[in-house]
Amino acid sequence: MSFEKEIKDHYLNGDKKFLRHISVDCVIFGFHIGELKVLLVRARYAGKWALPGGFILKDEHMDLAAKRILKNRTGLDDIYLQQFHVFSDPGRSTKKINQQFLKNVGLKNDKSWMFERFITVGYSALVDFTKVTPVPDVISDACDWFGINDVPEMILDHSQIFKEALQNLRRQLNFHPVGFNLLPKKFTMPELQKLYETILDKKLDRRNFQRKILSTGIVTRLNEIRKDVAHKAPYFYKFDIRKYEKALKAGMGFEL
Amino acid sequence: MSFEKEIKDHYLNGDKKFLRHISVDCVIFGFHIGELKVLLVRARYAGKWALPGGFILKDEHMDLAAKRILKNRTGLDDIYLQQFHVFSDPGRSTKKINQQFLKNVGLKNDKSWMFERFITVGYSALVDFTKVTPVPDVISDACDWFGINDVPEMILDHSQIFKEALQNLRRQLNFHPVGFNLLPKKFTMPELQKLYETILDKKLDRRNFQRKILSTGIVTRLNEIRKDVAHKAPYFYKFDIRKYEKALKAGMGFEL
DNA sequence: TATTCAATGCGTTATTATGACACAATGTAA
DNA sequence: TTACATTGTGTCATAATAACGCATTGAATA
Repeated sequence: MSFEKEIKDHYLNGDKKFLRHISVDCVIFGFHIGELKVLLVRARYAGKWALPGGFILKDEHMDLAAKRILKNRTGLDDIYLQQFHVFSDPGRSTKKINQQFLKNVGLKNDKSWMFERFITVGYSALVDFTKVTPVPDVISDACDWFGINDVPEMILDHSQIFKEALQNLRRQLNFHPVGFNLLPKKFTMPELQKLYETILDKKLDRRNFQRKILSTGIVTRLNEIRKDVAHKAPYFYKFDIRKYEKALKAGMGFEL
Repeated sequence: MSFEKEIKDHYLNGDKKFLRHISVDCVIFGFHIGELKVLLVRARYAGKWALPGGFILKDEHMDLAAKRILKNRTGLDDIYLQQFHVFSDPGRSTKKINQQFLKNVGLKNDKSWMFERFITVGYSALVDFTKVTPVPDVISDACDWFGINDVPEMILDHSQIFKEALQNLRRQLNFHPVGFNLLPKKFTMPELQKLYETILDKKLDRRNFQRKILSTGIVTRLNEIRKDVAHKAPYFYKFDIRKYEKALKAGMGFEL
């Protein structure tokens, strides 16, 4: 099917495949060279950037829909992914944004299911930046990373969704070691610290940080040091998922 | 409109008023005589208990829908209310459960929007038990409190929704003083402790508890003691919402 | 080749938070 | 009057945290 046909079909008949009124939007975080980034797509119809999103198949679990979208954008399969908030402002509709675009594609009908109000579920994903190959979706002409302090204007309420995802990530970091999902399998202590500092947006004491992380027991030091670095070479560590799960059960965070 | 007509109309034409495929279910917590309780309704069509729920008007914010449902069930207006999770199992449908009921009401059409798959957003509410007058909704013949260790069998996945709400409440209790929403304006320290013990399901040390609560500064002692009690009379306290919000901003819970 | 220097590994100390427990005060009931 | 359950207040040992020192490493520089 040609691009135009595909689009047209989506607008006219998409509601036979997908649930109406409900969408999923993903805030995909990555970490690269000391910077926290988010993956965005540029929506053709708006010429603006947006969170990668999609719809839920009529017989599909929402979590799977999110997973599918992520797989398509990043190529990654086994991803840390969770819903964090539902956005349901009655004004959520791309009708106005869409119309010029549809004319361009040769579609005049403005009674598409796509123009109706949408409630969207925000999903937050943490991925290993180095393993991602950004791929735009059908209605986008670009897919790229942006530093979290450098996100462009976005369609609809996507800026707010992103903001909430970031807040959510910060909250979680204190109690769940979610940060590890953002790093490669092997990482150094300074890298891990930089990640924490970036997410929390504050400086941490190097020595206290190391002590705290090690005391949780969720990282194991490898008999290997980073070679290609100037100055003293740091050790590699790996995330010990079994100890992590044990710690989770015992209840990380403090108890009254 | 008669009851039968009202029901029939809801099944046949409800989708003109409400969004399809999306519902809201509320887990309403109350606290009474040292016991944590949840408010349930008994669905006529199933003869089983269920969480109070409802649908979202075509032009209504989801939070308002939840608020509306709560107002209708409890009579309360200003309520601590928040979404906690979306449940989207593709099998979520009351079709089978509904059918006998509809025959009874004289409705044969089984192509109702009500039979389609529903994604539901779970809302958690904390209310002052003493101020609630439970009111059943149209399709329910009862509305009552149940101890959280004593909930009956429920329709669909409502047991799971309830379970997640309880877990969520426990998690939150450590970092946000949500518990205060479950108590009357004036309360004693032993009452507050009992509430915490009930929610967390464990004993706490009386003296350490008091110290910790007071150290947060979110409660103020009143110059008043409980009179109608045997043995030593405890002081009354009140929740200081301004100090609470200040504490929240400063970030309750621990920082890395 | 020796020196500099940024970054890392490892450690110390003061302060604060927490958990476990003691004892006096209150007011009803025996 | 006494016993008793319950509350208010305090102490102490221990653990967790924050702040900081110093030696080590190894490429870059003199």
